[in-house]
Amino acid sequence: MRYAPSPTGYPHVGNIRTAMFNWLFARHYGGRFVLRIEDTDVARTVPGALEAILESLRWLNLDWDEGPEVGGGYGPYVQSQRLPLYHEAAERLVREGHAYYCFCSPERLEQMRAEQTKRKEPPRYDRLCRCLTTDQASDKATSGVIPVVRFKTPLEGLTTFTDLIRGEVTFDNATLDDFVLLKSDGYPTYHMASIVDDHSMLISHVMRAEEWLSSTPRHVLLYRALGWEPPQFAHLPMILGPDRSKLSKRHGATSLIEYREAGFLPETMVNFLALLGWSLDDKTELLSREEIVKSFTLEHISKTPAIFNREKLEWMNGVYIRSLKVEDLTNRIIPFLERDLPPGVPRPLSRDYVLKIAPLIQERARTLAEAAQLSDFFFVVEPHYDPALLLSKNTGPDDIANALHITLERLRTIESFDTARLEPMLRSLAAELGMKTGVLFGALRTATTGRTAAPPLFQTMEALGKDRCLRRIEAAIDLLGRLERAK
RNA sequence: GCCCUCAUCGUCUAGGGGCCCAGGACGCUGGCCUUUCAAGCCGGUAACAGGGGUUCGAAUCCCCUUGGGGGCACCA
Repeated sequence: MRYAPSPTGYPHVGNIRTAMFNWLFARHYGGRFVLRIEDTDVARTVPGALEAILESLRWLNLDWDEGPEVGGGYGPYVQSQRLPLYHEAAERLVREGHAYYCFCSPERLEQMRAEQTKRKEPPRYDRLCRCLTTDQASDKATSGVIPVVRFKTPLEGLTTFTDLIRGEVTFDNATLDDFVLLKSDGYPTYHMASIVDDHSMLISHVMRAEEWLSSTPRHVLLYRALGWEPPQFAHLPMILGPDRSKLSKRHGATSLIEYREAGFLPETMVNFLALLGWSLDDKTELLSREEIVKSFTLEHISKTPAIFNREKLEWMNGVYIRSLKVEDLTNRIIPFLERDLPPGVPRPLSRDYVLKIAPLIQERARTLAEAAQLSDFFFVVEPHYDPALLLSKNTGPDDIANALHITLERLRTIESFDTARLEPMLRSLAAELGMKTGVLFGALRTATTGRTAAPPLFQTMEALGKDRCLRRIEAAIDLLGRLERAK
């Protein structure tokens, strides 16, 4: 198996899903997973893209047996370092009558296509140079035009191959044109390079996205012309954006690394991506990487394109976050908190403190990136909030202030400031004051956290600690007083 | 325009002739639990694109239509 990305951009979830399916297939059957870099488009190569590819694979722990950084017996694994191989194959094809030099200028080709389109004909090369004699060709060559090498596609006949997912697929050769093998800059096209490399790297199965299905007959023809046995092909359904079109930047977060930044766990991504185009049975949603490897086969791959469903991804990530050990969650959350908490919060954060807070947000966070927003009141000196939030229906500021005052005094006397002590104490206090627990607890929640929706009150207070709580309650009473005077 | 391909709830999917007046999950939604928010539990909503065949019997097989997707570069 191989994953053969081109460093022309950051790999998106579809690219990585393809990589992962190849990896899964290799691991399931005990095969080898090869990583090959297809950098034959010099103009479109993006700096940093290669690193992003490796980083994406590493993040999901998709290790490659051969390829950049690890080597292997069939390298080099970067196409720009294999140019002689492609030239050799191309020259052989020309020599044996399967390919020819084409001297047509890009301008001519463009004009030709424009006219074809205007006549509602399929745009394709008109084969002008196909019939050039050797003499004519060398004449042109000496005149300084650098030719490309084109494949001499059979004019008639059918090309049939078996796709492991779709079954037999047939193309009429008459609908294919004479595609370019070698570009004038000396680099091969994808068609040429991938065939030469897949053959020489002993690739047995080519699993790639469906967008390649229509160029597969060209590949089959090329294999035949070179006298090589083609690999097995399997074309994966595409992953589409919410508008049902090919995934692109327009669809928001698409590059895999963006999901890491957004606080998704790698185990979530592996599980979720596996389910995009593959399924185990009629009910299993949550699978570990080991379980996926164990049961991954082609039979369960679907043929229909899938739309990336972010809501379900978030749900799944929440499930994985909740399954984490507190220590693990703490370690994973700290970088996000340090990134996202207000600038005023001193770094580095205390790991012990985060350790106390982590369990309180574990049930509530769907992504690690939500951690800061769910817990910022634990870190800021004083939370700022609308004093009206301290109030409840049918209870005036005076009553709340009074209740908070009494609470404050009781809390001062408490020796161990923990949930076990706080809960019974505050419950009986509410009864004593003749207040509904919801009213008292609500006011205390707002006072201590600055918000109406927060983790369970007593645990929150325990984590905050006595000093912080007392100070915040005092501030709340103060706020209520000012609210009264403003009236 | 031409070629290829696909077609089950809004989305991801199970289903490969009777087990399906179609199952699971996300979402949405009703209830329970509850100091808020979550989480959890119980329930509900919602689909076989349409039309012809084949068959005792079709979501499942065949054909057509429609619709979606992809391709048609000196990009991969």
